[in-house]
Amino acid sequence: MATHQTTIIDIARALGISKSTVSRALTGHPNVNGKTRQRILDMAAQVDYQRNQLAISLLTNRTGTVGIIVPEFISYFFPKVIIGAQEELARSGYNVVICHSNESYETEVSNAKALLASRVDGLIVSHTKETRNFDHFKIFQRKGIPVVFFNRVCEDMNVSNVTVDDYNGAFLAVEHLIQTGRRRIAHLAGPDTLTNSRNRLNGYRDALTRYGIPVDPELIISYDLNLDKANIYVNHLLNLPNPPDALFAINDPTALEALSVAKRRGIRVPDDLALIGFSDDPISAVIEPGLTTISQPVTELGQQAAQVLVRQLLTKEDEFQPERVVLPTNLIIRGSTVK
Amino acid sequence: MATHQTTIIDIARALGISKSTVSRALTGHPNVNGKTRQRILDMAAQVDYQRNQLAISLLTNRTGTVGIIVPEFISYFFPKVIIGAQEELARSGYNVVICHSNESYETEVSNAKALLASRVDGLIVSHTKETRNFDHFKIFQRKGIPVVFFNRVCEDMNVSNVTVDDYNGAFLAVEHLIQTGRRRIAHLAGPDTLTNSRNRLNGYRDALTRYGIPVDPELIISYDLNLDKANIYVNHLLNLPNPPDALFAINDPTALEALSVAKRRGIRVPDDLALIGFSDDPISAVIEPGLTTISQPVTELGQQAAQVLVRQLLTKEDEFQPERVVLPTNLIIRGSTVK
DNA sequence: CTGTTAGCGCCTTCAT
DNA sequence: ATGAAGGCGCTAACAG
Repeated sequence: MATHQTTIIDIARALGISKSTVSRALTGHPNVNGKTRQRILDMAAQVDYQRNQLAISLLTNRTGTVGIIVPEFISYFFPKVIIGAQEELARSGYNVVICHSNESYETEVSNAKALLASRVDGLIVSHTKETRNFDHFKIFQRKGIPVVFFNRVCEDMNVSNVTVDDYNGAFLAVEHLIQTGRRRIAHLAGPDTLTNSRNRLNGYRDALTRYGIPVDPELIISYDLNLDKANIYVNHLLNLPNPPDALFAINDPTALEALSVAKRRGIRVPDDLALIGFSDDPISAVIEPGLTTISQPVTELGQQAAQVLVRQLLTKEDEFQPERVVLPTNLIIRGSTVK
Repeated sequence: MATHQTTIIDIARALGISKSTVSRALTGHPNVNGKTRQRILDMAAQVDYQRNQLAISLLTNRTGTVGIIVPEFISYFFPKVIIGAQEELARSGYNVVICHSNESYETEVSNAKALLASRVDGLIVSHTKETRNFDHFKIFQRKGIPVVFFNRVCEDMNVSNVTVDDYNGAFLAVEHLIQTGRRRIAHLAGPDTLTNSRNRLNGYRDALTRYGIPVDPELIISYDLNLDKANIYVNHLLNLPNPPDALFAINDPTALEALSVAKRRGIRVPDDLALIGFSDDPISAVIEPGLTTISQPVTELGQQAAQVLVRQLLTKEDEFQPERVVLPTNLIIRGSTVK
């Protein structure tokens, strides 16, 4: 169904002038006779002329497009980050191409290749939980295309990244549990491929240690974030001879799953089991009891990632200094930890 | 920070051969000597060669890219549609560029122009609630670029569209309310710029009429879907001298807002007021009481839109016949209508 | 103020 | 099996 689209040559021919003049009129170049310009603009409007961005990009070696790769966008988190980034990028005149890797390493690689082929000017990424090899992102670096990681970052690449303070968030969460009287605090952690999982785990450990509570490896379970399996691990914890009196989950969906298991087993929350999540999912505010959680400035995460990228886009390659932005996290107390 | 990217000319020069041969080797053309081909492929891998899609698209007048414009993507609905569409389009070798208009007519127009400039091969759209003028989409049609509307469609354009059966969904919802004993059934409707709002309103009216219940205009309120205002309308309805005993809301977020108002006012749901929504938002399943609602096959909506578009992409322009796909809706009964 | 020319990176005839 | 040449649509010198 491909058809010929009107070009500046068509307009030039129709008006009996050269395509240079048409180009100048259309781009607002001053050196064009007023009347000629008007004739050209009228004709362009009449035939629905739209500049061919492909040709311009090919010529200028700039697409004005930034790629964003996220592992998923069903949960409210990534869409909100994207919106923040997009607003900010639009302000600087950039378009956005969104790819979702669906938590698949292979898809992520193919996304990266496609963005490279379409010549994006920069890249914003949160990688999949399967990603251990970052070669597909290193190509961008080698070609001088700025890359900014957010949320899940790559520590052995010399690139900018924007995160929230996962360590402190986890620390606050566990501290809160301790201060409300819990002593056997379990942690249902994420995979150790993810920086944020590791940081949250460290925050959990340090909070316990800080308050003189021994870290019991039996109470720490790492899992792959496949929600179907969360209930297995929760049940396992609750079946221990000496079960936990509190659970800090890697994220809200996991905590909500735990809440549902507890309800099914007739375990009272927060009396018998206190629950705390991470991310402040919209559901956490409406469920009964409300889920205590750690909130993070989601939209700002996207904005900051975009700002860091734009700054880098304006920097000469030899002056590049990677930036590390860390945004604060907050404890939101609800009914799953206190009455 | 723009740098030179490796081209086939660089490879050709390095190997002392012509760029034609390099091009042939890279595209898998048979007429290339086996050894030469291998040398070329090795060199390409070594220098991270990535084909320049811009140049190819310019040459072939095909980008292999489809644009999707949605009014928002915070709610679970549009992301899920996009995922469905993307999977299906990927299967046919198309990439996707996602734009969100943020329910703003102006942004939508500018999105459409940008997609036109970047020469997408096709367009999938759900328009904003402000959109009354569809000229920016008609340009695509005139240029022979297929457009498929979904969810919110444009009735006076001769294009394909994919929707769910809003009319029947609304009918089922109201019928359910009637069959559970309600007689004063209010409808908090959406703006009449949206086809789905209008269809749901018609389903509501017809169900009442069908069961011999007079349609009371006092019980029908159209609003702009700005959730902050929903509670005003709900309160207004509940303050009527003869208040409703049931409310059918245009969508789940609106119904959930109504539920929260009812709770605040001490009105018992479902005893004093039955509530029913539309769309089966994830929150509706977890809230207390659960929200009765109309579910729709969201991912399939995206898949179908993509399939219709791909078919059209393969059709000659003079053989084009617009398709109208309507997917079924289902009543999901929860605690907000029955004990 | 306007036209001519070159070239961005690639594929595709047309020769050889 | 390979090379040379043309052109996709556009902008940017360079002439006039």
